[in-house]
Amino acid sequence: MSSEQDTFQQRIYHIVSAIPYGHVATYGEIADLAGSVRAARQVGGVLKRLPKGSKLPWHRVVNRMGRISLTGLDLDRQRLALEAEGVTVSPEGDIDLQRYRWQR
DNA sequence: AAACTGACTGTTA
DNA sequence: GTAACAGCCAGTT
Repeated sequence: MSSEQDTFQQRIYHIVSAIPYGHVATYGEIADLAGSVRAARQVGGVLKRLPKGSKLPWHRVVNRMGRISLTGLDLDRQRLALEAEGVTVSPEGDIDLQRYRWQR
């Protein structure tokens, strides 16, 4: 039998890694898929503490308004990562959810 | 073990 | 459309 534990964090890793290239998902949506519809904040918490060098596409996660929740340099990094895969992002971090959202 | 934190969200004004 | 508030809950101290 498997030794893996079914932690919230691991489910988040799994779900975020499944967001397709060039698309985005919201914190709430990921929390929902992870089985905790009210834990959107925790999704951010998990992503914030990602191990250095993680390959997880954390930049594909935005808030429900279709806006990057990070600020300053972090916002710039996320915007650049998204634009690099073809997602248009305004200077303030706004993204067209209708167009790029995963799981419409 | 208890308190604190916050990459969120829905409601209300 | 924006702003303030409160509830939320896994992770960290």
